[in-house]
Amino acid sequence: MGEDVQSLAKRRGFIWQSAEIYGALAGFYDYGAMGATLKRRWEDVWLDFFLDLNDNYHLIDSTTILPEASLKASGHLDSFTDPLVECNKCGSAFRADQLIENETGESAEGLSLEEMDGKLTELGLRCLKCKGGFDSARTFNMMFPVQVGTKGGDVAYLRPETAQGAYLNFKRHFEIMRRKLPLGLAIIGKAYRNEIAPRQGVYRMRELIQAELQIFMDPETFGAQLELDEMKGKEIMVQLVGSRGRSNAEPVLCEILIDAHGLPPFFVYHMYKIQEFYLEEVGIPGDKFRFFEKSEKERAFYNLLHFDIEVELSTLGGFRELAGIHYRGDYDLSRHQKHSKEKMEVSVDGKRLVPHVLELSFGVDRNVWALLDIHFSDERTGILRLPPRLAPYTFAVFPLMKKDDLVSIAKELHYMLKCRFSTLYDASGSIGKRYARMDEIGTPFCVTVDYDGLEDGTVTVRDRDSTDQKRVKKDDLDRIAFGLASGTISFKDL
RNA sequence: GCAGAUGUGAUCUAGUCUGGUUAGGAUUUUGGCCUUCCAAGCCAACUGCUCGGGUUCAAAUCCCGGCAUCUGCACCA
Repeated sequence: MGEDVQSLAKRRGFIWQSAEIYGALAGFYDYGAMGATLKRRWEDVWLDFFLDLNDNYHLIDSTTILPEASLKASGHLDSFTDPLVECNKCGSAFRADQLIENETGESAEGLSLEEMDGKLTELGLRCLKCKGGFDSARTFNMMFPVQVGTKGGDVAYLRPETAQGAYLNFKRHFEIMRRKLPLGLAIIGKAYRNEIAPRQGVYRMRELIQAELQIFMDPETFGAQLELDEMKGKEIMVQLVGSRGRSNAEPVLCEILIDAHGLPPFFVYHMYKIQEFYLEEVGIPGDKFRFFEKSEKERAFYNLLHFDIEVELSTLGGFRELAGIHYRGDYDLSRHQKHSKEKMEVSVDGKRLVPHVLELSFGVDRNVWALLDIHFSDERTGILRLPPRLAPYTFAVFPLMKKDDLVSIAKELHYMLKCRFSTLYDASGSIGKRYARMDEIGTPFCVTVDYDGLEDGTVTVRDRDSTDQKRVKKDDLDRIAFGLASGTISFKDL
């Protein structure tokens, strides 16, 4: 058929540009019926998996609008802003501080806009493209400002990341959860970034959904609190900074990452868990998954360790970042302690410390897109080979033909399955067309009532991935459906 | 944001250069007929020239502008 993922995503109700009928705005997307459900299921799997890592990891929620002071403390007010200069001839935009740094070799951070203008003139810098002159520098902050109250006197911004919600709520939750470390606070929600040039579909959006788990812990004792034995002898796909260019990502034993590369055991343990999440829960093939280490230059200064989690996506032309694991030290809580004057230092087992943060950060929209990209195939019609737990519909029920006796049994089975699973009933078109429709939205199993079944009380169950069918007793369907949906029974063993 | 290319029913596209009947096709969707398991066939129906302005007797077609998409550059704490 040759249809691509994007048109399937639109045609079958997954995702497309927001406000299409008015010509749309770049960087904003809406989810349709299938997409919203798929996203919800991904989030459910994510929550189940990561909150299960520790009894003291919890889901919270926080506001999308934050007061300026909190973003001053987090560093976003100053660092999420770029000083831009534009060429007055060709209009090319450049980072003013980078132009100066490249010329002088000295940091231009902290210079005021006027000082930068002065420096640019002093150094005689011209447009890199056309040698034109520069307009005066102006700041471009990637945060969306929000006017709060009738007079707009309170300056606020849409949050650029969900993480701050966890940091701002740390102290109270530490009390609520009876002063224990580690404490994990997970947030799934919207974040906003005024990207200069959003591109590549949902990969860079101005309004995006993040799923983040902020783990507050004592780096000295955290490792001992984890089931580190689990990762013994296990390998992780990693691309280390040192081997870039020389080789591609390769499987490395967890022990080697710890002993030879000096990564903290708690960090490697969470890498191992993230890999398990992707390979086993979400169904990403092992050869399309890797951790990509960020060098000191590439990562933000407060990140002591930073690996991107990348998946190879054909729609985006290679390995792309879907998530990140960051060891942020005590940067976040220390900053909020300093700016808010609230004490973030805690006392656990007689030891006083400002907890460190291990951040697991996921871009939900990217991950949902990755599901479509990875699981899409056009070998017969379009097929989405989504794992049963993620598929918008788990089952579909069809009468082989639109005849009263078949229809009534099919409807009866549909109502039965619908009570426990997301199930679709369809009697329109040929049976092949109905199977094809289900392939396109990733429904893993179709139940068909036929004439043979009328006589001996059976129905057929059709497997999306193989198109094979098995005949089962109608009375067993409820039990079998549960097994198939939960993965405790495989289709082959029916 | 800059430069270039592109924008036709739900989806994919012909037509645009060289302005001129009811904008053509394929797929999808809906209804009907037929049909005992993988987008079968037949009949019927719905939906379209990205938006705004201009030129012209006449614009999907030419010109200007907006918006969006793609590619390159820049950007991506």
